[in-house]
Amino acid sequence: MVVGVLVQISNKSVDRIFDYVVPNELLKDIRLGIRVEVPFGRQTLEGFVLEIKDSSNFDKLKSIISIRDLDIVLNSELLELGKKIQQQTLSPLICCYQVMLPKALKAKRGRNIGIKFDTYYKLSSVLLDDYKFNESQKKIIERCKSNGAVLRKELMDISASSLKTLVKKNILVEEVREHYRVLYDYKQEAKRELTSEQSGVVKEVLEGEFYPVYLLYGVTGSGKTEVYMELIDEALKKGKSSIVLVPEISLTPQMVERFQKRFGDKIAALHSALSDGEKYDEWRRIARGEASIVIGARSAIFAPLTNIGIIIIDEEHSDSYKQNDSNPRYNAKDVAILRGKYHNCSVVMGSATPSLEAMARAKKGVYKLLLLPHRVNGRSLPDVLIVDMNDSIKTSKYHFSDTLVNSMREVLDKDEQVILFLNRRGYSSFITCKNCGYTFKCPNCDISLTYHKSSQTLRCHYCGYGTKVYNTCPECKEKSISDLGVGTEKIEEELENIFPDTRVLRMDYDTTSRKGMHEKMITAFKNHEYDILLGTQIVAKGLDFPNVTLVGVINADVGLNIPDFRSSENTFSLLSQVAGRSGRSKKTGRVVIQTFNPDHYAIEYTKKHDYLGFYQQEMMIRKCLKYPPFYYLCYLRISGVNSQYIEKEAQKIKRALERNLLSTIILGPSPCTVFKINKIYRYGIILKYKKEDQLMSVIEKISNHYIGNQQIKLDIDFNPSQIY
DNA sequence: AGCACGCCGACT
DNA sequence: GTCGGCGTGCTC
Repeated sequence: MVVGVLVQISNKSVDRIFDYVVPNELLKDIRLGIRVEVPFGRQTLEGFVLEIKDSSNFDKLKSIISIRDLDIVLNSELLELGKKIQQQTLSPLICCYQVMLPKALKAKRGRNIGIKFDTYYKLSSVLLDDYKFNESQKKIIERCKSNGAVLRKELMDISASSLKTLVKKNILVEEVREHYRVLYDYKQEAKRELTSEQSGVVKEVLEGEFYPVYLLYGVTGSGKTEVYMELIDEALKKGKSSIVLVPEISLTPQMVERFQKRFGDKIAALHSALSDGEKYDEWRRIARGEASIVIGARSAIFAPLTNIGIIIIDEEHSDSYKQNDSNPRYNAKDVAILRGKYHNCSVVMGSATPSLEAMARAKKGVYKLLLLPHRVNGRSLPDVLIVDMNDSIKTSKYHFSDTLVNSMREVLDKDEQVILFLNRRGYSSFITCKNCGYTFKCPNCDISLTYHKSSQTLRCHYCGYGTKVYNTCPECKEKSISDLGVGTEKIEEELENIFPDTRVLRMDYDTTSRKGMHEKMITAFKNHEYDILLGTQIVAKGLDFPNVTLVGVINADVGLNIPDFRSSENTFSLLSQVAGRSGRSKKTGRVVIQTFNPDHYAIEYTKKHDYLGFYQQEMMIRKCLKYPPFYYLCYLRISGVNSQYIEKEAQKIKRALERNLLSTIILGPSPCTVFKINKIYRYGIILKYKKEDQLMSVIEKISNHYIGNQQIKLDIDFNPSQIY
């Protein structure tokens, strides 16, 4: 027998199948989709078995060394899915498989993560009447009788020799089981009654004409999650499984808890907060069919479920569903549609501010549009007040306008709570010389260094380069270095001055990165141990605090200023999300947005809660500028150490594209936003196209041309979520 | 990705 | 004459 193996090296030059002989003693355990250990040149590697056949065209075959898995890790659906993702992304095939698996199961060099085992004891079928037992032996037997199987740890209080004797006499049998690190403790909760709007939507999906994709457009607080749960419940009743994707940032313990309360231990959660071992445990529960509802971020779309009945994608507009930093540069929404097709089930994507792409498809009838236009509590959306900061900046020494301060005072006096949102998207606090404008930049990466007040250092967000803060400007030698950027620390300081007796909770990456902190903080704020919650993106999503009646946005513009064609869309959607945090219970809410661009349409439509108005205006702009959803984009990034060589090759690539792609608009090559990262120079080429049959094959040809070339790296990103 | 093979500069 | 630079090519 011969097997075709794909080895774990993620390099195009070896990204193909290598054949190996299977020694007789391993024959019985060979399956498609398991990992095997193989000799490869002078090294030993792990790889996936992708083919099983009788013979090979290659005549100097080596043998497989060992088999790593007794159970299949990549089932036939996932094996096929990987090939499709390879075709769609032009990523190495091995990357497409590695991304599907928890770290513990990725093919790798070196040792595997040790799988933990637990020893259990249970009674054998030997008749007990024939024996006389001492006290501790009786205790052991009693416990085994009542529990079926007992963990060795739970018998620690009883003498070990009694245990041994019982095993020796064959009264107890030892059983070794794989250890599950994740233990759930939850209270089951009855489902909430659906509103007529919600049940209408559920009915449409279940009983209406079948659509592969539904777009659920529901305002903030309209109860989309209840709809999801109802659909999952229906799938469950039919004996089918479900996947729920949420953006990483909203995959909080509360979120998971909400599903656990409804569905108990049928839930498997794939947090980033889990350890590798815990993730592996969850994955195993799914693979064994012990958990049939998977909730997780992007990569949870690859959960090894069989018989999927529904796939939910919450916050559909979120760019976190696109992997853009490494291969495969896939979008979980596309993968969801592929899996939906395989399982013959629907994908339901929900959002309060759907992406333009999704809404455009819904309007064309490609997706079925579902609406939840009202909040569950019957309240209208909060009043939004726009404050022009152009006036305030001259008079106030703080980042707070009088309007915001007064609104806060009003709310705090009533003993209600405030959320303050600081936009930091594509932005960091940096240090500048007031005299000459000098900014500290990273010597490797060409971007401004970020100021970390607590450690008095400047750090590069890309490569981690760090340096101490100087008071003297290296350029003009004046002692006029100061921080101009606004960070949460700075705002917190100002709050202490403006509201001295108010309890402020700061939530950002620094304060929540420790495990469990995020949850603790949210509980503390909910319990009103604090009056003001100050934070970044983290406070924008999904949180539900009944006592919050004011949301303040300190700097709405930051997102507008970044050079990205989606900056308006992202700003509108973010501000709408933030605004939705206010007035979620009986009390009416209010939102104050501070901005230097009060007339910008993204801000104006946020004020009016007018998604469709924004959609129409933004669509017009996209059409004029030939951007998605009117055109598809593909971004090619050419990088290397030698900037002249890279630029020359980038020009060559452009010319090759121009020769072969006649209906594609080709922009560039131009230096990337961050031209230099870690001493590597980067150029980008942007392709805009509607229909271009040769696109894939032409790009693939160009990419193959550079295989083995150490001087140059070519990254390909279809439908990029950001261009940088 | 590794690792070997191979062909040109400054050293015992 | 040789040690070693890293360009090129191969791995079932």
